[in-house]
Amino acid sequence: MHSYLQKIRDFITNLDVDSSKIFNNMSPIQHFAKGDFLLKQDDVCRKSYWIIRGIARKYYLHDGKDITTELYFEDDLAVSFESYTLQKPSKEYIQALTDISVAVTDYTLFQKMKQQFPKLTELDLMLTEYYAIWLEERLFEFHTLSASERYLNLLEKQPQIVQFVPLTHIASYLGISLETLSRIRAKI
Amino acid sequence: MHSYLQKIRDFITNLDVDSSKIFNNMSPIQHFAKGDFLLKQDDVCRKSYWIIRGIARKYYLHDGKDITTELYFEDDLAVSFESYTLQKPSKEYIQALTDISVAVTDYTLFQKMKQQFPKLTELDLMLTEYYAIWLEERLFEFHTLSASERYLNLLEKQPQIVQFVPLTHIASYLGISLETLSRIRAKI
DNA sequence: AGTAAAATTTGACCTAAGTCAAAGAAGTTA
DNA sequence: TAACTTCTTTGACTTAGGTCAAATTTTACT
Repeated sequence: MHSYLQKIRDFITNLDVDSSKIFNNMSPIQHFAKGDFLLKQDDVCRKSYWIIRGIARKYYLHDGKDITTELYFEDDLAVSFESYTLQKPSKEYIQALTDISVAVTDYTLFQKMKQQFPKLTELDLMLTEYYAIWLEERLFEFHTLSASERYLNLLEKQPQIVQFVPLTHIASYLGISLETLSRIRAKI
Repeated sequence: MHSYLQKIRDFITNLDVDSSKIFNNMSPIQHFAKGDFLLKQDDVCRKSYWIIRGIARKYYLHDGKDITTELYFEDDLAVSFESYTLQKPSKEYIQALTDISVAVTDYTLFQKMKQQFPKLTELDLMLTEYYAIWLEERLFEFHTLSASERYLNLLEKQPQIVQFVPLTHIASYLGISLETLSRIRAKI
């Protein structure tokens, strides 16, 4: 889940004292090694992970292929959205691509805290809104851009992905075969 | 925005008296004739439209082609999400495909009401969550299904679309050319 | 009913991107 | 530094789905 960072920071900064205190104590830091799974398919996603350092990805398996649905960098919120929201088994895996540090928020605890501190519900709404807008953008790209346009667009918007993530994952993230992506890169 | 209807109905049914009263008085009914625009590109989407009767669609223009992004039936919530949420000019049009009746909720009024009745923020969150889940599903379909699989999937999940909406719109909604869609249908 | 307009189908051809297979590069580990 | 493993590139070939153009069919309007 990608954040419109500044607006979210502002919102958090402006929380009342109580909400703010709660918010800061709710999410202990945890570390994962490269390759570790934060979530596996069929498990219920009971935590959200705010990436503090390192890279992770979310993906699912379809006909033996693995398809990357999201790439996480610093300040992104890693979560299998449907599983987390409906507390049902996840279709997706979340895996650390490097050693990572994350702030972990428990679903149930957050639900309770939202009841006590309504400002947190507003924060939740805000995060969800930005995620939906990001999804709309992804759909727009699939509808209107060719394979190489999608790659160029990614290169422009999130050069860090191209710099640090293996091409296989970038290819499936863009809905392109690895070979085609390689050829696209060769031409630039 | 498609609703997981029952959960939303339940939620509204269980609102406290004050929230419920507000909710019911907030959205006057309005009528549009076939072909009318509920929203045009570049206008800010200041209203959300709960479809009471009839059919509408949301679309944008790209390189002269029109691409349908959503089809609305009874109980769907028609809104250009990014424009509504950020109150910025819309990339999309919303148009009545038949004569329609809608319950119209004003953005600014709803924002105010949410401050007074926090339950409404929870409702807003719930609607946004379901919209995000629906968007994830759409992305999944584009990633994993072929053109004819997408059509068959639509036929199964939302037969009313195929029954009542012109094929041109269905084609662009599925990311298929009109001709290819016609051939897919011929083969079934 | 008769005509225009819109929607859908069909045909011929084209092309972006996929698949399969093999060769090179680049990292990792002993 | 050799030997794996993983990642990326290149080549040869295939194919799903696009485009353009011309029928049909259906719908809407006088």
